[in-house]
Amino acid sequence: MPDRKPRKDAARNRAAVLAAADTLFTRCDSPDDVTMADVATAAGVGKGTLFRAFGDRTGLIRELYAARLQPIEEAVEAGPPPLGPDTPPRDRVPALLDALLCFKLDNRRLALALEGTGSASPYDAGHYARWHALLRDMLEQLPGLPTAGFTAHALLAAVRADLVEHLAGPEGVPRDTLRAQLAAHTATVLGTSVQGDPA
Amino acid sequence: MPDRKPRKDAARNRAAVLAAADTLFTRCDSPDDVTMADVATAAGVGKGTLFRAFGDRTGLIRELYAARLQPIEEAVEAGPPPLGPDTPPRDRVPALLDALLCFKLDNRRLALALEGTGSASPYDAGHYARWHALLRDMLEQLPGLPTAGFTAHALLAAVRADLVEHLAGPEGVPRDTLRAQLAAHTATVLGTSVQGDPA
DNA sequence: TAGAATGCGGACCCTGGGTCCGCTTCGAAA
DNA sequence: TTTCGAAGCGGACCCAGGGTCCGCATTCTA
Repeated sequence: MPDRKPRKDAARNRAAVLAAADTLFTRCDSPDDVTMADVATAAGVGKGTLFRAFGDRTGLIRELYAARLQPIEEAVEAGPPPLGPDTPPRDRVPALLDALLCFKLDNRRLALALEGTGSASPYDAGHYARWHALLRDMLEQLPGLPTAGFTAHALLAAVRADLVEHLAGPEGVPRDTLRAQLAAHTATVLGTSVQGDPA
Repeated sequence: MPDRKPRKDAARNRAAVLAAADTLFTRCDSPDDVTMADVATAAGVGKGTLFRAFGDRTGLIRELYAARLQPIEEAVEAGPPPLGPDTPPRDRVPALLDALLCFKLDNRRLALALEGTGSASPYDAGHYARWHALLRDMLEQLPGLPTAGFTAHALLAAVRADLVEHLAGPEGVPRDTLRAQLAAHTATVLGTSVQGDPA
């Protein structure tokens, strides 16, 4: 067991930084006008502390993102239908995508910060691999879907933060419209669509 | 007619910069280890010249991208089938997506540079709007596809530069496999798929 | 309560995009 | 061909922001 328990002040500072950063990212217009110095100041902490705790900017953002994502991950892992594991893929796939869409809508700036953070591609983040694997496995259980792996990527691409931002922001598409459109698209891909219904 | 013809040296320098930048972006590992200073040096030109000619980094990249994209745009606008306008949507949609995929494969670094360039979202670039409008119009002519606008976004998202990079690079998916998978996915979305065929 | 280990913080460094301005080059008119 | 204003040049310079460093403070352990 390598790492020992952290000092009390370290834990407190870590929490303070997380809280401050969360607020700043929520309130800002664009994720990159919240600087590391801003976060440090808002948390009442020095830059050194901040970097010691999170390594670099990406590390901080990942941590925030992971914290926000946790409820969904739990719901998927062990929650009730339609997200939980006891759901047939035909229902669970759309539920998962809808959940991800809502997540991006509720955490626009943060998701944008993570996915657009300079050079680090969103595909390197651990959670992407997890969502993709889960989705692929579900798709494989569905009949008539070749290339489940690619399809999973394609579906996830449809809920990427900057696309969502583009639609929900400038284009002004309302939340429920967007959800309906995604649902329709998902249904089309899964072959479960009925006929022209959503907005 | 506002702008007059540029001076000869200006034109020459502009071309030199374009050429140098093109080479650098092609040769580099990651688009953001080619700096503006690098480009200037490689072109045998001062930074001032470079910024005068292109405004900023994004401007330069856009220009490069546009130049590379031109053949495809022409082929789509007035070329022979299956890309040209005299093609039924059922065939033209897959052709367009395939062309875009190949383009990203052939211009990985450049596309990456454009789509991931700091804060500017790829959805603000003019060509995105054009592709989207074209694709939407074609999809609308197809039966049984509600929400053509969203579907168009989703299909374009499936050929985004960083996804393509992720698949073609680290994952090592070969070019033709990727094309086949995209074709299969497109067919699924269009409702023209036959049954499990590609790799 | 002493000592060591851990953590703190903000001055500092460095990279890279973007600006500025005195000098050069161009090209149109004389 | 000479001339002269304008257009363009280039690299020194500026600045923001991410990341580091190290002397000092705090916390844990014996």
